[in-house]
Formats: sequence, C-alpha cells, structure tokens
Amino acid sequence: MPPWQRTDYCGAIRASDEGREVALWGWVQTRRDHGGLIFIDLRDREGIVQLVMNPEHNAAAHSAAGEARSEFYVAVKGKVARRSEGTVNAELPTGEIEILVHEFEVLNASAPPPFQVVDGEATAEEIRLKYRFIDLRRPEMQSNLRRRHQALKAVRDHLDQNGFVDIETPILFKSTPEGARDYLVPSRVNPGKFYALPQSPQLLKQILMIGGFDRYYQIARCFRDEDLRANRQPEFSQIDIEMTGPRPEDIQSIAEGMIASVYQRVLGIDVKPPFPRMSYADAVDRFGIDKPDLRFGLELKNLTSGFAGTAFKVFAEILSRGESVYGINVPGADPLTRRELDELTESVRTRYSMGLAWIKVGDAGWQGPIAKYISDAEKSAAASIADLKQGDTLIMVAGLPDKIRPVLGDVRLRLGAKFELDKSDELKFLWVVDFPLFDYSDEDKRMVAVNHPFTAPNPDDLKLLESTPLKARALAYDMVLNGQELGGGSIRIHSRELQLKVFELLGMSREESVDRFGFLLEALRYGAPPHGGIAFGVDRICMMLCGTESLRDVIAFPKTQKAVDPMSGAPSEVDPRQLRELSIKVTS
RNA sequence: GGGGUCGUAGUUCAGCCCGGUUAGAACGCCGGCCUGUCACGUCGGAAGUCGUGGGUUCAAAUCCCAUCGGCCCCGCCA
Repeated sequence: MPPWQRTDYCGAIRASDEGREVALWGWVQTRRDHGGLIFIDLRDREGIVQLVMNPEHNAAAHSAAGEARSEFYVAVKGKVARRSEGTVNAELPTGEIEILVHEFEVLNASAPPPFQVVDGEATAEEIRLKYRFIDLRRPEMQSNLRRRHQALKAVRDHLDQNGFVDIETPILFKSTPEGARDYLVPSRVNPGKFYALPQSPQLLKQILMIGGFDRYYQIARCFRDEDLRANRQPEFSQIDIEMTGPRPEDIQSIAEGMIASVYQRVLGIDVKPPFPRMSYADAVDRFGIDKPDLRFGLELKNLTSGFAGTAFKVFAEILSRGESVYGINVPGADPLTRRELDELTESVRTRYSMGLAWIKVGDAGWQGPIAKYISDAEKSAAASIADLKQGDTLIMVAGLPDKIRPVLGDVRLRLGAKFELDKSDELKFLWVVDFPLFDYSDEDKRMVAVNHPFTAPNPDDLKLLESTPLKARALAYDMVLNGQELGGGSIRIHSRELQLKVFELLGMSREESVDRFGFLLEALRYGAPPHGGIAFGVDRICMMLCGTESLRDVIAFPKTQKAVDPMSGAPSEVDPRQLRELSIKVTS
C-alpha cells in the first residue's frame, strides 16, 4: 500500500496553492542533481511540477531523491512554495511554484526506459508500440486520448439530448460475405461453424428500428480483415446512428449538430451548420472525387467543346470516340517548373497508363510540347472555359470522363499538397448527396452497391431500376471534411419486395438472398417502419481533432501494417488442444 | 499480391556510391565533483551478432542474391 494518498495532480498545482501541504505521486521525468540541491520534474497525467530536495531542509528526502532515476514512480510530501525571483519558469503552467519536499518515497523503480518520454528524439513507431505503456505517458498521447474521450462524451450527450438510446449489439454475429473479408470465430459447440465479427452493426440497427426503438446509437467496434493503411485499422470504432421516419435532411441536421458540438467541446471551435450540399455528379465533375477538399480551388474544367474538330491527333482520336478532354488551370502565381511538369506527366503515365498534356500561357503565346498543334480558336475556347490568364499553366487529360476525372482529381490533390494548400486549418465541411445506387464491377461482371445493398433508391428513380439501374440515385449522403470522409449514411429499404429486387439486381438468387439475409427479409414482413441513419468513423474524426496523420496516434493499442500488436505479440499460435476442441486443423 | 523506402550502441543518426587500421556522433545510461537548476554544468567510463541467411573477395556495415520486419502507397476496404 502507498504510504499516503495523493492530494493533487502534479501538473495542476498553481501559484494560488502557495503554502499548502501537498502529497503527490508521479514519474521522475528529469533529475538535476547539484550535489547539494536536487531538482526533480515530477510528471503525472496533468503535467509536471518541480520538486526541490534541500539537504538542510530534510536530509532523508534529499538522500532518497538521490537514488531516483528516470521513470521511477515516487510519492512525495511537501509544501507549495512560490519560486524566488529569477527562478520562475514561464514555459510551465506550474513554473511559478515548486514543491519543498520533506518526504520522498520510491513506490517502484524503473529499468532505464528504452526511449525518453519527453524531450527525446522521435522514436521509431515499432519501438513505441512495443513499449506502449511508456509511449502512452507522452503528453501527446495523453492529450490525443483525452480528446477522443471528450469527443465521444460530446457525441453521447448530443445524441442523448435528441432521444437516441445506446444499445449494444453482438460482436459474435453472422458472416455476410458481401463487402470486406470477415474475421471468423469458430464455434466450439457447433463444430465446423463460425461466427463473424461485425463489419458494422448495419443490419442489427435496422432490426432495432423494426423492434421499436425508434432512435438508436452506439459507439460500435467494427472489424474488417483487409490490408491496413495509415487511416485504416482492422478494428475501428463507428458512431452508429439510426432512426425511424427520417428524411435525409433530418439525419444530416442531427449529424451536423453532433459534429458542431464535438468541435465546440473538444477544440472550442464554432462550426456553423448547415453544411453546404454537393451532388455526387458535381463533386466528381468538378473535383474528380466524391470527397473533395474544398480548402482550395484548382477545379477540373470540361474542355471537350473547345477542342471539337481539333487537328491535334491525340485529342482528335479520343474525341472521335465521343470521349472528353478535362483540364486544370494552375494559376501563374504558383508556377510549375518544366521538371515538375515532366515528373507529373511521368507519374500519370506509370500510375494510370495515361497521357498528360500541358501548355503554359507565356508572353509569346502558348508554350509546351503540344502548343503548335492547337489552333487559335481552340486556344481562345479553352482559355475561356478554364479562365486562363497570362502565366497560367493548363494541365489536360483526354479519355472517358469516368477514367480521366479521378486522374485529374489525384493530380489536383498532389498540386494542393505541393503548394501546401492542404495545410490550411480551415474547416471545409460539406455533404455529398445523390450518390448512384449501383456501380458496375468489371472484375465481378455485375452491378455492385455503391453504399450497401440496404440503401433506398431515390423515389424519383424507382422506375429506372427496371430500365437503367446504373442511373438510379440513392438516398445516401456522406459528410466530408477537408477531403476526408467523416461519415456516411442513407435512408434504408423497408419494403421486402424492393429489398429482394435490389438483391436480384446485384446478381443474388432468391436462395442466396434468403440464406444470407433471411432474418432481415423476415423482419421486413412485420410492419417495418421506414428508417435511416448514418455512421461516423470515430478514429478519423479524432485524427482531425488531433491533427495527426496516423490513426495509430489516436488508438491506445493499435496494430502494425501486418496487423500485429508488437506489445502482446498478437496474433499468436495457440495450443493444439484448443484447436482440437474447435475441430480446426491448421494446414500451413 | 505488387511498388517505394528504411533497418548500424538503449534511442536518433553518420559511415555504404568508391570494400581495407580500433565502426563514429548526439541524447540516454554508469561513476566522481557541484546549493537555484529547469536541454543544469563539469570530469571520466561502459555500451554494437552493422535485421537474418547465403554468395563474391585475400578482405564485406559497404558489392550481389534471398529472406524477415517497420513505414508509405497501389490492389483490397459494400
């Protein structure tokens, strides 16, 4: 048992505490031993405070402090004293005072830490993760995880105030092989059968609506067995929301209020709903992507009409097939060098097997490899569409719009990064709406759901399901912030017939539909109310709140790119007896 | 599955192109001295399977091949 209880947090003591007798616990951050006087910066979750051990004041405490080393966990008693003039440290919140220690006890020694907790150089992430218990002591990790807590608290408060009920759904659920790979869990009592960890509680929350809960939310853990990225972990958290009877704008309004509350309470920043809406078609046409970063321009321009009948063979051939030319005007204020243009051209060639053309509006007219093939009429047409001025550079790609707009969207983001336009701390929220319901998968030779197969078609497009389903729009919406998708949702199908129709369009037989989603189809037979909702990526929101580039910095115990936890060593082999009980044989 | 990049004291790195004495530096660590430091100072010291395996060579941290691992990206992620 500790010899005494803590009265205060180290980092929370202030000049107003002067004269108080305090008892503190904390880690030794640094020890400055002057032979006579010893100073120790003692750290806890609130920060550091300076301890002073004076042999004339208390010899035993001084001698005990002399034995303390980095990351020892110690308990002290002492008196809060104002620092004398000239020894105040303006850099520290506790810099006006120090603790004159008269009792000093080491509660637990520490091996020399593998890296310095504070003031050390940036440590390899592998080492940080292996010794996560030390890494988590770093002020940055403390701050990130507490912001995460504050964000989730704000979310819960907001949803609670709006009548949403937090309901837990199972982690052991049924495999539904549409979408990502499932994590499987063998069932011992049902040999040869498996649960799947949920990729999201999507179906369960729909069932909850049918079950009469009307407004549900959950901070739900989700699992997807796919390759990792800086912003993708195999397990992650969603703010999962569902309600009955909403129009898209009802969900959007609740979500906007929730996000505004998060920014207000975590960062003290006012964001002003409602957020602007942009159709999917516009987003793709103007930015080449369905989650545009609106902090900067560099929009895509459709130059097709300007080059009708061009003599430039490359364009002429592509246009003769009814395809398009799109371009980006890079303003002369931020000129690209010839070398940068060549690198851009080369990278577009290698990444997309596509040609990139460019011209520069110079003093002597258009310059660049293709300038001589472009007629004056085409130049003025293109200049007018793309608003070209002296010194501007026009970057162009020709081909099928669906192929070239994402390429230019990528080029746009790279230009934004090059000019550091993506460094702005502006918050450009928007809703992307009117997503298509289906997309055609060349790989699977069939239509696939753009969102998920439970998304309701726009009622205006219902008749398109029979004729041209790829043109049907969904009642789906994504919230986007600065080029990152924070969350997405939709109104769901609540009619069994329509749901079966959509499954059929996705190439699923009646038997497959019933086998995979029979419980949903059954539930839809019993007075299922119209319903819809949204889900937000907690980890990505926290990345934005903390200004970090990696999800791993907002998760206490994340996994590496190989989905390994370097601290525990998971995943690991298991005892053969465990496998026998599960009727599982490992073949590799 | 593919591309890129990194792997050298506890940590962060230099050395590698162009093979050749005892593999260096900083921080940290250990010991001495030091009563106003807060990146304390100062004197001294310890500390390395150069990721692993193989090859070339009189000789490999350095060149070649393979392999493992970290990170970033493509594929994948309804």
